[in-house]
Amino acid sequence: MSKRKNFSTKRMAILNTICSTDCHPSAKWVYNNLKEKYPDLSLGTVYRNISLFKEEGVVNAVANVNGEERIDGITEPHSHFICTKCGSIYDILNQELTALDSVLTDEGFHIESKSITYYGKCNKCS
Amino acid sequence: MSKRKNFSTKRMAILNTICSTDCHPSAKWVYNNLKEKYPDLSLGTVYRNISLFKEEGVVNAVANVNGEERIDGITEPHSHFICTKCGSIYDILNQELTALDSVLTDEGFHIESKSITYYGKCNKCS
DNA sequence: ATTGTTGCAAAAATTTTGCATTATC
DNA sequence: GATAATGCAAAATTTTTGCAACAAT
Repeated sequence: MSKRKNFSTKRMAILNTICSTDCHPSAKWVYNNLKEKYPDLSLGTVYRNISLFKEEGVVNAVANVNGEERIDGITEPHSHFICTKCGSIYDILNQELTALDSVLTDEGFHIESKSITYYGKCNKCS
Repeated sequence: MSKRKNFSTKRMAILNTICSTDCHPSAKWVYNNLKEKYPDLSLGTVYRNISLFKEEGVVNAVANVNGEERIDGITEPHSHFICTKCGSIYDILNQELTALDSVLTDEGFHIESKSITYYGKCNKCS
């Protein structure tokens, strides 16, 4: 426990912001969201910390929507629905297991994660 | 038939390059690949045409790997395996139908496409 | 002191765009 | 000649990085 890692105020605030929203934010969204509370926050710091979180596996990239990478603070396996009109990303919590998973493993692919993403129009947009 | 669309030499060459490789290329890859044959080809033209192909639905974006969007000339539904080490994208042709699809439809999501992507290490990298 | 973290600005890198030119019908 | 497509370079974006300053033990 001698390592003092991941406990800077801003780092915690960034992680907390990501984990307490279900909007699957971009780096810029996190930055804008925290800018009021931390006026001297820099976008570079947000990017640096998101990179770190991804390495640690506490957040995951969901998809690139309109040129921006969107991230998810939920690490349990689940699926997503991305609206092609408004860009909203919805969590689909029923992740199904399929026979394909074991077929791939048998063929020598070493699966680290599986992502099921639906694209279409959400309730509000269709 | 009075419309003369999609029949410029370079446009055809770009589409042909995308459709005749299974590497799921980036725009830059397509550009580099055609540069020998068309020394005056410009990267902007490749981007412009890929945008067009995506709108027309003749190619699809697969994923953003290391900052580059990778595209697929196969439009039939299928899945992908992306190697987190070498960045190779493999086609997984066994697309399974699941109960989740109809559940989402019932809930008011209008599904346009479904993408199953596995991430992990491929045979060569593990 | 030493190591981690940040702000700031510059740099990289990808993608888009404006406009004059070229190609195609 | 009219419209479509392109080359080129500039611009717009997103993301990364170098470095000096600051924070925490």
